[in-house]
Amino acid sequence: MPAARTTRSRRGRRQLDNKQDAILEAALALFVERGFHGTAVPIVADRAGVAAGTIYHYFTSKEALVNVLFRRWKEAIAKTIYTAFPATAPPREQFRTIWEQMARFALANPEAFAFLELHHHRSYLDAESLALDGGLKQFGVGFVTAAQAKGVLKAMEPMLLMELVFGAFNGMFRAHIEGRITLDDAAMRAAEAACWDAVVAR
Amino acid sequence: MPAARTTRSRRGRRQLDNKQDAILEAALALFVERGFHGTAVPIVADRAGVAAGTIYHYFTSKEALVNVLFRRWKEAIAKTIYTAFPATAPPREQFRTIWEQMARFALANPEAFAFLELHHHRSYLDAESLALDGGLKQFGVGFVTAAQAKGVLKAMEPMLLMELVFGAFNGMFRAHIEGRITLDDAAMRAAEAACWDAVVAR
Amino acid sequence: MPAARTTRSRRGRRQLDNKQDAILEAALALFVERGFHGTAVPIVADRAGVAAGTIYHYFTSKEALVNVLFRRWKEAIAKTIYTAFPATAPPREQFRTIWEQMARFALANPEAFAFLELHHHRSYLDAESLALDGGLKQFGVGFVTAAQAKGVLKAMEPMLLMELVFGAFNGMFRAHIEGRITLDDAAMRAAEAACWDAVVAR
Amino acid sequence: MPAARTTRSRRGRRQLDNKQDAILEAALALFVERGFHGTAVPIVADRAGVAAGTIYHYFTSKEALVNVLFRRWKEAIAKTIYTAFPATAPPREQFRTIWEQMARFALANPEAFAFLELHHHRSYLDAESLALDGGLKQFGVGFVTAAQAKGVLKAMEPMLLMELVFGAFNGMFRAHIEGRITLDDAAMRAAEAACWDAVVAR
DNA sequence: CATGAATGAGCATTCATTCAT
DNA sequence: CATGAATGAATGCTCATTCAT
Repeated sequence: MPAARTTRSRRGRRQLDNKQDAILEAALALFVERGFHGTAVPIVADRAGVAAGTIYHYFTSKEALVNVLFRRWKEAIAKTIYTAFPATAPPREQFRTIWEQMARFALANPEAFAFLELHHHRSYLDAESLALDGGLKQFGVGFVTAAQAKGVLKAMEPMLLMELVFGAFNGMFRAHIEGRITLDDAAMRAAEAACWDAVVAR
Repeated sequence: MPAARTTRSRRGRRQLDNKQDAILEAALALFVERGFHGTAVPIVADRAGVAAGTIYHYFTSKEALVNVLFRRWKEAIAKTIYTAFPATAPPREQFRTIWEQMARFALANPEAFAFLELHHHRSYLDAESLALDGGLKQFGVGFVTAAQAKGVLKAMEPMLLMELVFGAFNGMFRAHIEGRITLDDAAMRAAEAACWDAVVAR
Repeated sequence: MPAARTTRSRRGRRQLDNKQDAILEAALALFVERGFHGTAVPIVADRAGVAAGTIYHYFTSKEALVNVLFRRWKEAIAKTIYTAFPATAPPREQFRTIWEQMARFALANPEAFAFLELHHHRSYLDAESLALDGGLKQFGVGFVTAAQAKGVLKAMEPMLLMELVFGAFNGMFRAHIEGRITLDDAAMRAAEAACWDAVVAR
Repeated sequence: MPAARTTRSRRGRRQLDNKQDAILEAALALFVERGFHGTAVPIVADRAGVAAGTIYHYFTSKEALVNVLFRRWKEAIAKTIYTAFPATAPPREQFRTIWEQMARFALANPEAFAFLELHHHRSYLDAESLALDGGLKQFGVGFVTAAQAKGVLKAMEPMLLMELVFGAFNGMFRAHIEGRITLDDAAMRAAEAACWDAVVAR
């Protein structure tokens, strides 16, 4: 997870990184609340406790800022999932692991998850950022395809199967942060089981 | 579905309504593409083929416009589902009907569906609009609760179960409009069946 | 000379054109005083008696504004000279006519002349504007070349001869607007005679 | 000519002076290219190879910098002309000498000459700098007046005569640096002769 | 001396909204 | 009704200048 990347080479350096992180944190919260276009740069600066001009020391533009933000967190969630993935375990356990890692990440970084998955980024993300997104989906498709080959999952278009599960997770999480449901362990396990039922071959 | 609501009282009236509809159509397309805050009123006017000032004859503000838009379409999808709901049929058929109606609506009005379900509206929708949203969710929860009472659906928090299915549908539809999958009849039926598996008690 | 180009098709139109002209006039005065980069758009708006945003109804950018300004006046001075040029008269009279027309123009529109000739435009004029400049110089070179062919003018590089005279005129005019000399008729005639002596073959 | 004024008291000193000179050189080039207001201090620092803050060790402000620059070069050209002036020679030779010194200076330091003579400084030069300018003009007027007293030059307003010649020189030089003419020895001599013809009594 | 991160006022420009026509 | 010119506050961004290191 992208925590404050403090370089300790000098005392001055630490402050620099803290400022960059403060900007990223403020931007994340505001973009989730009001969207990219609805968030003015001076307000980000205010919330970050820096001057407006300072943002342009760290990011060449508002667009560059949102792209850095997106990449940092997309890489973080990807790393979380890739690292924990039990490559040799049976599909049932692999599925559960992916679900649990996503849940862990989303609960630990609700704003980041909401920003990454619940927003429409098309109008300001650059090609590199959008490519990152595709990489994670490919991983999901890869898992589905392998499990289908073993006859464990339903024989459907793998991308569709993956999107159904991912969509269900997003729906659940959105309901959670909007206060319509409470995501305790039991609920999370039940939701995971339901989603497994959706994809498993019967 | 909100087609051109032409009033025929006078010749002039008809044009007025057409203009209002042109504005709503243009706004819908642009809000989906670039978001509410990312869309300038004069650009909406341009796309609608009217003068910027004309928009303020029909809507008191940009916010009023987006709220009217939201309500029109939210009411339309609600009506579609309520009307077609087979109140006395078994849950399996009720579920399938809801799914099919949503699919029919989403495929017929992809921009409207994307606008309603795939965007973050919190920062500009008023209380009345947000309440409408809740109404539809209540309907879904009502269906789930009734089917659970018959022992047909899993005994989970009904709101959670509903959000999982609705999230899966959204994920599927988003993948469709973003070109990652093709939603033909077979795919749609398979997706519906998978989601039923997710919710049915075993 | 670019006076207020009022269109009289409707009463409203006239005001529109006056506003554009007010902006151009204000910009001219300020660009002469403080240069292009030293002049803020809101100050132009202030001096023109319009809102800052209004400038962008008439000009797509500050650069577009300065280019329109340059072209209008460059065309005006060119027209003044071309129109009055006595094509069949002897070189001596042609020379005097050009000089007098420039003097008349410069005294009638001192700010415009100062803007056109006494400023460094390279960093903000576009290709079309720069081309206009070249056209007028070509005319001067044409005159010199023809007069040289008759043996009336010194047999020097025509462009150089032209630039000497034009530079002398500029020096004289700059001294005038900076208050170092007084340009009455006698002074103007004496200066013209001196410049003729500079170019005439002896 | 203001070459690097290195003080050799200590090793450190020399670097300091080099830095000041580097800043002045960079500023000169940039002011000529884009004007004073069009040139940002950090860009001057960049081109000089120093940090932005360093400029403020040597100059109290951007305005101070441009005034130092102006004075250095104005003094340099004045010294060039004063020193070489043959006080007891006939006016014809004096005139040629002034012309040749200016040409030598302008060709050796084209950016400096362009900066001094081809720019509008009114909005940022202080009184002292502007006074320097007047001094050189006084020298020119003095030469003209003396030569007129001998009956060698035309009996015109001396300042006007001087401005014509100086303007012609500027026009020639500007055409040279803008690539419209080539200033070889022959051209320079021809231009000088033409200007003498302009001022000499006939 | 020298740095360059930081500042915040100021800049060019946009945009929701108004209103005379 | 409809227009679109006009507004001016607000936006994204720049830049002269300062100051802790």
